[in-house]
Amino acid sequence: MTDSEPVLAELEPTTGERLLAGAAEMFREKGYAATSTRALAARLGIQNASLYHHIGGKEDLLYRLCMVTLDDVAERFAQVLDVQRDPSEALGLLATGYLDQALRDRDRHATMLSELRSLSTDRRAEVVGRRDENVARVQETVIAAQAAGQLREEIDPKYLTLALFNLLNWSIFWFSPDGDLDRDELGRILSSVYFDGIRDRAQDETNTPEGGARCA
Amino acid sequence: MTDSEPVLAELEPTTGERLLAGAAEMFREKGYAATSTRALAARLGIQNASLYHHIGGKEDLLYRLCMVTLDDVAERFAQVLDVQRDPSEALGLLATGYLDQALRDRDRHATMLSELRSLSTDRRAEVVGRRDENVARVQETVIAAQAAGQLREEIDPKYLTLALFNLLNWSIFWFSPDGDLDRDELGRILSSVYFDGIRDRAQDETNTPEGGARCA
DNA sequence: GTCTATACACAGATAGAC
DNA sequence: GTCTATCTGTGTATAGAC
Repeated sequence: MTDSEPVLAELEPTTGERLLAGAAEMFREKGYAATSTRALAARLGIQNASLYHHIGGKEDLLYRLCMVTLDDVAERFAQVLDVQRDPSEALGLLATGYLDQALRDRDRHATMLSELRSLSTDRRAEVVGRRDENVARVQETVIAAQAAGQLREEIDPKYLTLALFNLLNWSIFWFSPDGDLDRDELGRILSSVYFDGIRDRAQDETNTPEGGARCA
Repeated sequence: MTDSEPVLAELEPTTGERLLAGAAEMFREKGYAATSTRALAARLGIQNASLYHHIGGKEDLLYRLCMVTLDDVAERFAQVLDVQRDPSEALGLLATGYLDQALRDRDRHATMLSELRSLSTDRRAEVVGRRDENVARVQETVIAAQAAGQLREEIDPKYLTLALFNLLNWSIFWFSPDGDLDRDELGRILSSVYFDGIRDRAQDETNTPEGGARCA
């Protein structure tokens, strides 16, 4: 056993891991097609040819990136849904959990969302299938919350789900950790807009028996 | 005067116009970097070299595409804002107008939104500046609506505005005119979610004096 | 306004030494 | 696991005839 194979702790990322992280960063900045394998290799301090010891081809990087990213989301969703909860509470946790993870790993998530089209047909279908599984978990929760009388039923759950991903996904492209808003605050704002809308209902406070609690 | 220069009607698009439309379509499908000038020329039925009679370089296409798209939005916004209106009504019209236009011209809008990074620094700054002007029109309207007591004031207008563009922009990437939802229906759904949220408030109908009208 | 021919840079990928 | 050297295809763009 040598110290290049730590057993209990990964003290340093392997070249394979650094490669994937570097690819995510460059793919996000310049796009997949505009990122050359030479530039990617240079970023790791190795030669272009050395990359091919770790990957079969450039496309492998994009494919792996997409898959691990979607797996992470699936795992996060499972953690929320493994516990018996009120459906609308579960929906809120799915939303904030997804956003939290996506904003922590913006490079990978943005790449997954915008560079899918560069994958081969087969791999793209596989990735889209896995993404749709995650979306399905959310949609099932929306449906449960509608059945529980918690969400408006006159809108097709499919579109309530799409509206949520609209709200969350586009944030990944403009959010900056250096901005005046942190991940949690953005999650609270978007959840609040999603569930309650932006209309001011303050005037109802004086009219409803409970002091407007249901409308707030 | 020859019939190749119609005065009152453009019977056929010029090669320059076909070029811009073809570029938008291909940039959207494959991305700017992955679209070769040869493929673009082939799409118009001409040789690669012939393109350079119409443009100075490939990047010109992306730049022009972005600018005309943002100009169209600016014009649409101006039409809404030139009329004196209730601020929240104006906001609704800005939202549905923007979405309508973006979904009619998905190729150009999607390209503008996702391929900005491929522009040179100077041109990118110019495009971003023009985009920000459009966003500013919306944010001003949000602020006016807050001041009029129509929108929740505890959320920074900046984020109310971003939430709206989240909701609208991501739709451009998944909307299909062949789907079971048309542009207007999507506009109504997203506006409804944006203004009123997805929470069911039906139970208040039996409690509020006005029959729940304010909460519906 | 479109063509043929071509220049030249750079892409992804491989062979084989160390 | 990384290197040097290299193959081959394709990219954007230009020159100059028609």
